[in-house]
Amino acid sequence: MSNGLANQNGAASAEGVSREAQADSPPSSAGVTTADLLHLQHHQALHVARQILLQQQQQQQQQQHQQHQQQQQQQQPKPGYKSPKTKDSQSGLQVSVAMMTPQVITPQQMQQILQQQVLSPQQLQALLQQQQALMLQQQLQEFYKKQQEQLHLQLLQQQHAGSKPNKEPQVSAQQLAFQQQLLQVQQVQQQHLLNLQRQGLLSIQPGQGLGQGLPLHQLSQGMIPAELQQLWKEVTNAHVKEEHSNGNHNGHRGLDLSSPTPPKNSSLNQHTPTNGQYLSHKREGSILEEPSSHCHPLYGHGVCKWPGCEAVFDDFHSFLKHLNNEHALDDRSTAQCRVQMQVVQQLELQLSKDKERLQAMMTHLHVKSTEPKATPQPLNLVSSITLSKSAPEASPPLSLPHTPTTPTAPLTPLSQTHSVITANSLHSVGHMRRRYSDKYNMPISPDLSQNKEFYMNAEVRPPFTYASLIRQAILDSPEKQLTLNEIYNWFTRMFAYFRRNAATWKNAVRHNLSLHKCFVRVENVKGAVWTVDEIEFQKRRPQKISGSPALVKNIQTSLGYGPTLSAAFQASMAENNIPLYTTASIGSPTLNSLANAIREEMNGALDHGNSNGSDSSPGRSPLPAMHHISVKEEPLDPDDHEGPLSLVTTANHSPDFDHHRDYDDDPGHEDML
DNA sequence: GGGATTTTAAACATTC
DNA sequence: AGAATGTTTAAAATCC
Repeated sequence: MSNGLANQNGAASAEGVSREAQADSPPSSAGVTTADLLHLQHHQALHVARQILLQQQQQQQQQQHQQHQQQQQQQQPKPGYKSPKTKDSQSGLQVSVAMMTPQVITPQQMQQILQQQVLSPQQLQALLQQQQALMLQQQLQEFYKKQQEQLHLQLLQQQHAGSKPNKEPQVSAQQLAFQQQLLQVQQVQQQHLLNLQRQGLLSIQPGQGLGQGLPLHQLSQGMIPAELQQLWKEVTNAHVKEEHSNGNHNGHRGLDLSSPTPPKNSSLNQHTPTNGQYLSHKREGSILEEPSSHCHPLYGHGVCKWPGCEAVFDDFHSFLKHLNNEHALDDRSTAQCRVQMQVVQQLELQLSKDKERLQAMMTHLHVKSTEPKATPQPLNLVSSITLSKSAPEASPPLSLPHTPTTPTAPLTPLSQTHSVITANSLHSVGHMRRRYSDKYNMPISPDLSQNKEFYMNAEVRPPFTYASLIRQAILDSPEKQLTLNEIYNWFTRMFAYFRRNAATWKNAVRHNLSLHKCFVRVENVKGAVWTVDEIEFQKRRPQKISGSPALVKNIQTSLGYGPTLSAAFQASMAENNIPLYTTASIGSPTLNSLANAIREEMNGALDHGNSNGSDSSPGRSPLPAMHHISVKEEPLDPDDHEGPLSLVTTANHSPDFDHHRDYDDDPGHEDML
C-alpha cells in the first residue's frame, strides 16, 4: 500500500514530465539576462502602445502627441532593475511552450513529492529558482503574445469599424486593453523580481526585513519601471476623460480579453473587492509584501499601491481619503479591478504551472535515482550530509559549525545540514543502504519530529540505527519504558518503512535490545519493559567522538552560537511560515529542525556535564523525571513531536496520512494514540 | 584495507 | 502447542 504510494508518485507523472524538466536546459541563448528579456518585452509593450496611441492620434486630438514622445524617451532608460541572476535568464528565452495541463498540484501531492525526493535544500532552491524564473519568463512571453494578438485583433476591429459613427467606445476599450497589458508586464515583472527576492531571502539572513519588509517593498516598488507607471497614468487619465465624455459604460468591454471575467465587482464597494483581490494576489505571489503599518493592502510604506497610483501619504487617514476619492467606484476603478483580477488569474495559472513543473522535476529526479533499483525495495534514507549526533548528550554537532559568524547565509547551508527530509542529497539515494552510524549522528528526535510525516508516509529507511530508534521510542514514552510490543508499535507507527518485513526488523529490534547494554529489561507487574540506560548508551560513542578534536570544537561552537542562531531561526521561521507553502515546507521545517537540534545539543552538553545520565530525555520532556517505574500503559500521547511539526504541517494533510493513522491505531493499542 | 558497528538471518531458550 | 519474547551466534553490509 504505502509501497504503491511511493511508486505512484514516482512513476506516474515522471514519464510525462521528465522530458519537460529537461527542457529546462537552456539552449545557447545564454547571456541574455532577465533584465534583457524584460526590457525587450517592455519595448514591445511600448511599441504596441505607441501604435495604439498613434491610431488614436489620427482619430482624435493631438493631446496624445506629448504622450507619445514621452514614451519614446521613456523607453530609453531602464533603471531600477537588474537581473540578479544570469542563470535564470539564460533559459529564459527558451520558450518551449510546454503544453502542460494546468492541473493544480495539491499541497499534499507537493509534499509527497518533496518527501519522496531527496534533495538538498540548495538543490531545491536552485530548482525552484530556476524553474520559477523560467516559468515567469515563459509566462510573460506567452501572455504577452496573447495580449498582442488580442490587441491586434482589436486594432483590426477598430479599423473595420472605422466607418462607424461611434468610435469612442472602442478607443477606450483599446486603452483599457493597453492598460491591461502594461499592468501585466508590470505585474509580471514585479512578480518575477519578488520571486527572485524571495529566493534570495531564503538564503539570506532573515533577521532583517522581518516585521517591516521595508527594503523589500521599496525594491519591489522600484522595480516597476517608472515609465510604465507613467504610461499607465497617462493612459488611465486619457481613458477616464474619454469615458466621462462618453458616458459610455460599454467602453470597457474591451477588457474581456482572454478571460470572461465576471463583472460582479462593478457593484461592489471599492474596498472589499479590491482588497480581496489584492489579498489573494498576495497569497499567491508576492509573499514578501508585508502588510504595512496599517495593514491595508493598498497602502504600503506611505504609498498608495493602487495600480498605477503612487500617491504618497503621510498618514493612513489621508490615504484612506485618497482611496475614497481617487479610487472610488467608477468605471476606471472597476476596469482596473478587472485588470487586477486578470493579473491574479495569470499569476495563479503561473503558480500552478510552476508547481506542476516542480513536481515534474522532482519526480523526474526521483525516478532517476531509484530507477536502477528494480526491486520495489523501500527507499533508504541516506545522505552524505553531515549531521550532528544521534544522542543529545555529549555528541558534538558535526554540522552546525557552519560558520555561524554571519547570520546571513545560515539558512540554506544550515537547512541542508539538518536533514529535513525534503532536504537530502540526491546522489546517494538510490545507492546502497547507508545510515548515520549513531556516533556522529544528528540528534534523532529533532529529525524525527521534523520529518515525522515523511517517515510515516514514505517508505524510507530512517537513517538511524536500530539502537537509536529503540532508544528514541523508549524515551518518547511517558514512562520512559516500553514493552517490546510497544516498541514494535512505535516503529510501525512512526515509519512506513517498518510496516513491511516485520519479521526482519522485529528480529533486529529484539536482537538490539538484548545485544546492547544500554537497553535494560525491567521486570514488571505486567511483564517486562525495556528502558534505556543513558549512560551506557552514551558510552558507546565517546571513544570515536573524543577521537575527533573537530567534534569537540564543534560543541563549543554550537554552544556559542546556539542562541543566536535559534533566535535567527525563529525570526526567519516567522517569516517563512507566511510565504508560499513551498517555501514553508522547505524553509521552515529546516529551520525548525535546526533550532531543535541546537536546543538538543545544548541540552545534551548540559546533561553531559551533569552526568545525571539516566533520564536525560533529549529536548523533549522538560524534565519531570519519573520516580517509580510503575508500569502503566496510559494512552498518553507521546507524540511530543507534534509541537515543532504542527508549525509546518498544517497544510499537509494527506489522505495517506490518515490512512496510516488508521493503521497505527490498529496494532498499536498501547500507549500510542 | 581493516577494525568497529550495524544489520540480517537464524537457532535456540524462555515465557505467556 | 504455538506465539511472543529474549539470547546468542554468524555472516554480510557499512562506516570511518
